[in-house]
Amino acid sequence: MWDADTVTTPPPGLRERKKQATREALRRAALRLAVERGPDQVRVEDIAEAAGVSPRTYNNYFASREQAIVSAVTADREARIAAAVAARPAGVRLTDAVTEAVVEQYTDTGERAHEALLLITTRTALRDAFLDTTADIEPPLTAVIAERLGDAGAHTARVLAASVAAAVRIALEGWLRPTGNAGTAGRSGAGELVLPSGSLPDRLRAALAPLAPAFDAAEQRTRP
Amino acid sequence: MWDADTVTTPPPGLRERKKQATREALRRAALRLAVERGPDQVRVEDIAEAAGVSPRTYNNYFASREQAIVSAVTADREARIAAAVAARPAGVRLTDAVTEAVVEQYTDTGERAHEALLLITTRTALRDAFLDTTADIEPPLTAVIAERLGDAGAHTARVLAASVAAAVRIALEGWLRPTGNAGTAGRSGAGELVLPSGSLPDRLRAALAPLAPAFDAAEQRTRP
DNA sequence: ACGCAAACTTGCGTGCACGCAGTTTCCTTG
DNA sequence: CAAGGAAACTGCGTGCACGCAAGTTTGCGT
Repeated sequence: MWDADTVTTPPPGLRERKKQATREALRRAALRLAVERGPDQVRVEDIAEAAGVSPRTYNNYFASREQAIVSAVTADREARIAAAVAARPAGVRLTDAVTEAVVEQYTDTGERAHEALLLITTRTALRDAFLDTTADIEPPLTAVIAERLGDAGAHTARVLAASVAAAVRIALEGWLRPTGNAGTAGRSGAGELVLPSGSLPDRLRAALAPLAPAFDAAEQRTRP
Repeated sequence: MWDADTVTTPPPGLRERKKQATREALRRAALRLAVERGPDQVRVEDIAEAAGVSPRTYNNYFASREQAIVSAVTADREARIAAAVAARPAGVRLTDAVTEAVVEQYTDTGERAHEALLLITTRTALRDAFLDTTADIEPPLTAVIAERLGDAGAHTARVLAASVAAAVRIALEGWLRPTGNAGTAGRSGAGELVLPSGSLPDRLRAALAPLAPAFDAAEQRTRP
């Protein structure tokens, strides 16, 4: 039996590789077509054809048309965030490890991805699909946080990971929406311009900051 | 001008009342038909017909077939939770106010609703729709929390509310899934039986507990 | 009291998600 | 190495979400 050191390294297997190749082909086809013709002029049938599979197969891989386009940008961000957290030395505060890992993985999105982001912002359906990908970081984050907290804090880890995902989503929402803040606060009355239009890293840090006390408390409970 | 005491009391307006009546009719029709024939034997067309509107109108009110059925159970839970929080005296810890309000509103679901919950648990599509309703509590919660924290903690309130929603969702997920815990922890190794099968209130409190330090810190920052 | 503008409803058409069953491809066990 | 079995791809059919462009109702201003 192979070494079970890392989580995601079973024997590659020819079958699985073809599967990932197909997935990647769909990603690329979806993004390329969306850029070429505009997002609304791309049907699932077109993407499938460009990737060389049947339309039916397409949504064995993606649940919606938008997911394929967006996944070309998000790729395997979840795994990278989890790895980035695990890579931090065990001495640093868990809060800082998570925050820095998130900021790091959301800012270096690459030059090409930034081009695609402009495309995404133009269509609300794509924006929503993009925002939904923040939920994907939850399981890997749960795993690495649980590792630091020990088995006693298993479901604490789950809650913290979900909270991080929620905070990231909020940061992204605000970032993607320079104008038009609809129905958020109840009756805050006067000022609504809490953050004029900060950069993405700033927004991420600001959104994660309120969770720091919860992380600290959870972390200290494991080392009295 | 009318009294602007509570958040949701603009002038009723005859137009709005008919709208709510239609919504309620759809809710009831959806639930009744789902109970009578089983959830899978109910088409949108049937619900619309039973409520006396066209199928097209149906999804001006509900985005999916499942939402109509589920909303008969969830009703206006969001508003009730927010009201329950606001009703607590200003002296108690914000954490406790929120936790108790959530527990209160999720446990007294009523006798009839419990019958419907059994129906919901039988179909994963309905379960998912039910879990998605937890996101609805986020905006009202943001409002009441922001009210306590003052305008300085506006986006802190947003993050906390989202975290609460996430925690509630986790609690409900675990509660609705007595068996079969799929792909949550990374490699926690031995014990996975963190909570054998606690009651819903217990699960809610357990899920919200890790957030308490964050609430306390935010609250204290407003009163030095 | 009357008409106007906005909002709600409706029919129609298109594209899509997904279950089902048959076929092909790959991995594993004897 | 061969056969069994599982997983993935595919065609087909059904129901649904949603944009668009009328038609209809409600409520308000003059």
